[in-house]
Amino acid sequence: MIQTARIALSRPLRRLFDYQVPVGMRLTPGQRVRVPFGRQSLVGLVVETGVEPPAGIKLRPISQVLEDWPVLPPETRQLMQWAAAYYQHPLGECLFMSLPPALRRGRPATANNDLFWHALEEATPEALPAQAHRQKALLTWLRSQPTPCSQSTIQAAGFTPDQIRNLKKRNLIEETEPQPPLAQACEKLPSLTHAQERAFGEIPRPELGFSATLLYGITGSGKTEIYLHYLQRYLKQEQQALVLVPEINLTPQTVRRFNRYFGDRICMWHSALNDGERLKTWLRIRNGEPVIVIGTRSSVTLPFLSLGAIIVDEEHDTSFKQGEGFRYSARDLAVYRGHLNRCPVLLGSATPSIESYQNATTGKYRLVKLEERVGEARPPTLRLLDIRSRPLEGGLSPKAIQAIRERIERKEQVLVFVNRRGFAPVMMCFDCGHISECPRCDSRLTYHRKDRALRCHHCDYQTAAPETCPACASDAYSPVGQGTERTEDILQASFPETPIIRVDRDSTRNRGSIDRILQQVNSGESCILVGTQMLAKGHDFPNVSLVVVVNADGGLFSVDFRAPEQLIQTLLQVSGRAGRGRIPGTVLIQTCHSEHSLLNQLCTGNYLAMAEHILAERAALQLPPYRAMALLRAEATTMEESLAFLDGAKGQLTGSDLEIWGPLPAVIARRAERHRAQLVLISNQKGPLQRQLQTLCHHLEEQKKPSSLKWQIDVDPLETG
DNA sequence: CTCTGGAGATTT
DNA sequence: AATCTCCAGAGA
Repeated sequence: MIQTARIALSRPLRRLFDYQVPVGMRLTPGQRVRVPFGRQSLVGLVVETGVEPPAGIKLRPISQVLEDWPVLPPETRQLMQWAAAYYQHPLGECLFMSLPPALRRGRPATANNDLFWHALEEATPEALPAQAHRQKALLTWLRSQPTPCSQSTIQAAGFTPDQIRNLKKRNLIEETEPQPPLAQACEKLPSLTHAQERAFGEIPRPELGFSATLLYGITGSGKTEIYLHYLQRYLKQEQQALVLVPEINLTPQTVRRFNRYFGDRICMWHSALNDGERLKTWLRIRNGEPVIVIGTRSSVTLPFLSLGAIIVDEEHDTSFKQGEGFRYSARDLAVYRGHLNRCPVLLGSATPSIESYQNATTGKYRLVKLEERVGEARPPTLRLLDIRSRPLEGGLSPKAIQAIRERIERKEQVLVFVNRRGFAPVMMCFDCGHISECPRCDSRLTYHRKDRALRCHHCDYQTAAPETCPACASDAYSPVGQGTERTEDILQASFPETPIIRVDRDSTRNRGSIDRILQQVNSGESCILVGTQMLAKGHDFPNVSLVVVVNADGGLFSVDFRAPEQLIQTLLQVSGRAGRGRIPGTVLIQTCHSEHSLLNQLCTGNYLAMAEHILAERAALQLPPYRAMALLRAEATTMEESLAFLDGAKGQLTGSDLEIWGPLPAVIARRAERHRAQLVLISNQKGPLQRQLQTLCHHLEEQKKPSSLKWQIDVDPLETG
């Protein structure tokens, strides 16, 4: 009787492969092995051992065990197995996604321990040749340090490995034993306000095991202090914790804040880490070091051994859902992870997602409310400014300009929210009506003034902006509409003495630029911030007393059923930037639909009332979260191919429970020369839908289709366009 | 006749 | 995904 093992491989195949286990090899699930695969040799992960060998296939033997312990701990494995089934993604790819790149490639699961260096007693900088400035500087610096320094610390101080090597060659420095990190003195947390203390008391304690709590705390109510206190009061010495944050919130400021109270227990996990840093951090967590990880989406898959708590900050943020490939929701996986690791999960937001709010109303989550701002800060006042037939100056109404002027004269700060980057969202000819369009997509080209370029925001197309109309050669060809660059211009012209700070994807492209901007704003100097969504997220600007929303109408009449939810979330989040300090905040929302009920409700500032309203609408229309939704997307070189494929898929679906919309072309039907369409599937319950999707996937994989056609399934989609 | 590229099958 | 095989069509 031969021993067998079922192995997952990092390949987009919805299946596992069985291998023969050589005599004497001991295997457990989660272990890494090397296996022959066709003509190649691949890293595999053991999923199961002792499986029934399939008939008629000669099993090849496993060639090597990469380590005799399972790199993936059971909870991470279970999480990924559950996610693979729920999101219809190949298990092999899911499991490998939870490994750092070095381990995927088969590198050993050991970290290069940092070398520690110290200067020799007799070594003086004078001993070095005159031209070796940097080596001299390094030696002087090293001598001034109280303890030996690690290679990474030295490099962080601006020296290169080469300079270290050279000093070593000259026998001026030497390696020493690794130094235990200095026990950092952790500051004592500022105490909670009465309101915070009361909310804090309602959150279940970790010793009760799994629980899920929605912390609804209005902007400026101090949710972060609650997280900090929760971790400090309840996290045991030996336990780990996970704090999930949206990508944009993982700034040095956030980390510094946690660092103050938890010292070197804090570590970061995000896309900017290099492979070495990833491996090192991953192994620290896998070894059970009692770290508190502050991380983005993917950190929910890290190999924690002893989780004491999971916190999801800004839980409504759409960046927790991966928008391509393995389309998982880190927030939903976090809740399941809490269940697996038997620890509490705390979801915090000032504008909870409709899904989480519903879970809170049905009792699946506990609801804890925090409806007071900290200190003297009061919630801002929201007002609608109807801009129909008003003369606008660069998109801003005279009333808005006047309001800005008042704040600037009082040396306060103003935030202007524009939802499009670039100078203007389109160029138009005033003679023939020609509009700048992307040749590869069904979209318009945005005018960027800095480099006089027309760019498509949906593909990488760009071209020099023509001086005259490409259709009729008229010179009445000009930018139309508002983008951040134009608003910045107009404001600079109106307020020549005031610094205007633009914050969008273009102005924050360089690493660390967001941090510099935040520092400038927090210096308190009077200024005007102009920016996109980016400004709405989590930042604390104590001196902003006025927020102007240039145009709120984009989301009012969208085809996407989530648009109203997302509109009020964004507007309330930007509004929340006003009046966080002593100065009361005002928010002016420019709109052409000042009678619209959603906008009027918004001015009451009562998010939960609006959430109730949206929930009632969703119930009436039987949309999520009342029913389960999934999307089958297809793209090909022609729309006919995409639609035909989806029609075929629709024909394979059965069951009275399933409602099917489409197939329909996507809202942007052509993108980068690909023609996209989708089929919307809605079912009363998640379980039956998951089973339907599984058989559908199976069929779709088997069937033959045009070579250009690509398809994917999106479970719990956020965008139905 | 050889060379090349695209489609399709195969991987345990 | 990465290979490999097969076969049509181009070019000499």
